[in-house]
Amino acid sequence: MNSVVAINQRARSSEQKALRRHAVLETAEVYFKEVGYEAFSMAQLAKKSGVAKGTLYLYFNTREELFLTLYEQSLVRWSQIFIGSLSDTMTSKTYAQSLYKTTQADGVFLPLLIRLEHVIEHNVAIPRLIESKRVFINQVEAVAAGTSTALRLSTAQATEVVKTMGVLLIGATQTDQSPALDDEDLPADVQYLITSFSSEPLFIKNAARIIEGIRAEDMSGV
Amino acid sequence: MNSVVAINQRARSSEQKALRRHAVLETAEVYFKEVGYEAFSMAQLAKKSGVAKGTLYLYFNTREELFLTLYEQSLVRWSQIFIGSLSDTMTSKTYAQSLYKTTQADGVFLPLLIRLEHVIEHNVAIPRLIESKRVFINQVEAVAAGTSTALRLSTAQATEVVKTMGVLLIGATQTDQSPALDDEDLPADVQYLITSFSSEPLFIKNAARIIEGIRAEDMSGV
DNA sequence: ATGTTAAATGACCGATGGTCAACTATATAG
DNA sequence: CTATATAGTTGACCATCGGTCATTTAACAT
Repeated sequence: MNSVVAINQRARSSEQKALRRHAVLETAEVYFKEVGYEAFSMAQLAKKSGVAKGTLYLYFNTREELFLTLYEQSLVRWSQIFIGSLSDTMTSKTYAQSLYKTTQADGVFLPLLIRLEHVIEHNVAIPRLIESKRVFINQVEAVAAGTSTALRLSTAQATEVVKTMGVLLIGATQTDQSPALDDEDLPADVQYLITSFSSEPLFIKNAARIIEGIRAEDMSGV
Repeated sequence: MNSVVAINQRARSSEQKALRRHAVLETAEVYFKEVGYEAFSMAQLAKKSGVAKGTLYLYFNTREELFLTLYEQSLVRWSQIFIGSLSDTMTSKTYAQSLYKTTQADGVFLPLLIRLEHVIEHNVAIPRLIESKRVFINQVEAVAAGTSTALRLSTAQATEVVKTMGVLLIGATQTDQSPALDDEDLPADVQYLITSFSSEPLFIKNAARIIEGIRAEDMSGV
């Protein structure tokens, strides 16, 4: 009788099942970091997890629900780190820099975020989707609260900042082409194009513009 | 001897081949509008085009190269329409509205744009990719020229506006969840979340903020 | 020991993008 | 007009994918 819940060959108690589910998710996260979204196969994950493919589907209804779960975890993880990074004497720029840096630091958050709509759209049960949206709402509220303090904005303004930062981050990340083309020798004009779409300056400059825009706006007019 | 190039059972001349390629692309575009990206299958396209699947691969190396070609076409088509819609007395807001409306009007441009990096990343030959980037550069320049006149900005400023609009458009489109969830009855909180991420106001408000930010910036500092 | 329950399995399914030896429509040569 | 050469076209075929489900069997209760 261990007080620690051990994982038997068969997980019977809900504790053991949660443990096994968690183990699969950990394996999946490592595997995802290795190969990315497109090359991620359920058969391979099963092999790496030491279970049969069918077993994966006892714990996740579809491949997409598994990704959605990974995304949720990374969202919560990130928002805690980001909120922790905020101080009450930040400029738009330092705020944007911290936001950018913390999202980049997580190996799965951004790749899943930019694929989120495609992932969810086609293969997640509605109740699971609703649950996920609620997690999202909570995280947005938490981040908005921190933002309100850090940037000295009203709650409504801070909420708008957070949502808009999300949109901008997705756009900037999506457009950033550097990782895909790595060390290929490209002609100078194309190389310049890619550089000019580098996500870091793109995000930070425009984040600052938007935050200043929101700050300057007369709140009575919105 | 027709002066018009007819399509035989076999396309021998390069003219005939171009014609057949074009016919396949037209079919593909209609088909894409019907079923979207994920459900688009090469076997179905072959059937609808009246050729064998293998024939498709004589004209396009991969599914992704076909999509890339469709994207290029839609980009050129859109930029012409958008430039035509510009006048020399526009505000940031009317500019953003026209940009939004013209991109939405095209049935394939945005869906392909937001998937572009994923599409290109994994399955397009490098030379084809370079070619595509050059088309992109040209279109950006053309739109920037029109933007410079319409918004009375320097060329550098106009170019920055255009690139940034692209990023914002991708982010806003990606985040817009209304099409996916249609008429499902969702709880009020989730429904509100989705509404608050509606791409049209999100894009237009932030586009204006960014344009005004760029306009206000001291150009010597950049 | 025995019976009961349900977790785990992996052969199997339909569908996908992509390939290629075989076929044959077409242009050219004799 | 026929024979030959060329090359565009074909569809059976392949590996792999996400997902299913009848069967097996580990783990518990009695």
